[in-house]
Amino acid sequence: MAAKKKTQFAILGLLSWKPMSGYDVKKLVDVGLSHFWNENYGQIYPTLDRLVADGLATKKSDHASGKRRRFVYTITRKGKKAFRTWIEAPTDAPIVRNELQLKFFLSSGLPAIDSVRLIKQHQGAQRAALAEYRHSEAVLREALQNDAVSDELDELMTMTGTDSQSRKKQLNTFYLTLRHGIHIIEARLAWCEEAITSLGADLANTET
Amino acid sequence: MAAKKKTQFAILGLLSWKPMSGYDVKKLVDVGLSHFWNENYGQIYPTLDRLVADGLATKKSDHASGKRRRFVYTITRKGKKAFRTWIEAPTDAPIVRNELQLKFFLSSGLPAIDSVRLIKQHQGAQRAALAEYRHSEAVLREALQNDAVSDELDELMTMTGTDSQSRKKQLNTFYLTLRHGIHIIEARLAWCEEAITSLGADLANTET
DNA sequence: GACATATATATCAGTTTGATATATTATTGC
DNA sequence: GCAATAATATATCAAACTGATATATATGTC
Repeated sequence: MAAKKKTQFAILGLLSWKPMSGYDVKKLVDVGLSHFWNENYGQIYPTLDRLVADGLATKKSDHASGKRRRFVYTITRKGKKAFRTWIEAPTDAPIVRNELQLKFFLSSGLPAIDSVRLIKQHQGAQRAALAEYRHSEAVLREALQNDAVSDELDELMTMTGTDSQSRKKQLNTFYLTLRHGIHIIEARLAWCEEAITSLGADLANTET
Repeated sequence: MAAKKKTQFAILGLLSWKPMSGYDVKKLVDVGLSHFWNENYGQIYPTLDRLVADGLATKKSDHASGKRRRFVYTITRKGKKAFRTWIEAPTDAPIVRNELQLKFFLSSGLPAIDSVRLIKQHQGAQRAALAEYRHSEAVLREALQNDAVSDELDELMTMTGTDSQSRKKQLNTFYLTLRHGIHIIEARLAWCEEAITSLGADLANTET
């Protein structure tokens, strides 16, 4: 059998917030889900059309004056049901493809100094990512405390189509999702420190 | 362009330890790399043959008495060079597909109690995984301290074909790789606690 | 008015997935 | 001793997914 068709449910979940185009789907995934999920156009457009074929969504041409034509997809009752069924079904374990770990594991035959260089590059990238996440975290935390969203957040909330009633709840979901990303990046950084220390001891041993 | 052909390098890296069959590759990936990498036969066998076609490995039929025929692949000098080139090339950021996070993020419209159930299931699975990792960690730590490997570890070391000289180094690599897995699982569990607490407060609020 | 950027859809070769089919040897239970 | 089961081993495939590119319209800016 082939891969698991999760794209379908990711899109259905986004459509359950608000009718949107394939372009909107891509943008939302990129800004909100990127550290634990990703989708690409090659998958999004065919999947949207299949959703329509399966009666899980409807397609409507939207040609607002002065704007270019776009196709807006709306979730159907059947689509909402399919989405809920997926939510309640058993959840697959996270799937990871971590090239740094692969390289590290396979390069045990190379000098420790090479492994350290490898890890330090990764460490730099993860630190940069953490800085970005920390910024978003601060923005979200402020919004949650003051009950008022900044401009950059307002754009996101507009995209999700959340009404003011459930907005706080959604903000908290965003916040917790981000917290997950931060936990993971911190774990990677903690490992980098540990590995560098361990390999450093090796280095010192072989030098003496 | 298409996906990135990392399978090639994963296999090349394993062949750099020891000549082996496609079946051996699969087994090694499953036992040693499964928490940050995976490969499947549909990918392994065609890739092995392409490695041969590209001059990065050689194929040899091995038919030991009483055993069934197998094809053993040996890395060439060109293959080793290709492997090193990949090690030194920039490393892609980790790619993750975490269905639990996807569900959590998309289900902010559902009652908090549903989200909590979702997370608790995940928590159970992660706790079970952690227990296994802790066991392997103890085995490896003991081997590193006593400089003597247990039976279950000896089998793994035989598979990797490591000579006694570089064995300790390889053991330490295994250990550090496992530590990475532990850090990640602990991060996931820490997030579960945090999320459940946060949603629990929500629950208490809506109930009063 | 040229250039860059954002919006928006569409396509596709090549890679990856998850499973299944097939065959041989080893082990275990009865 | 023999039937069922597990382990070893290769091979195959439809369907899903990737990463990029092509195309076109609208907006901002220098």
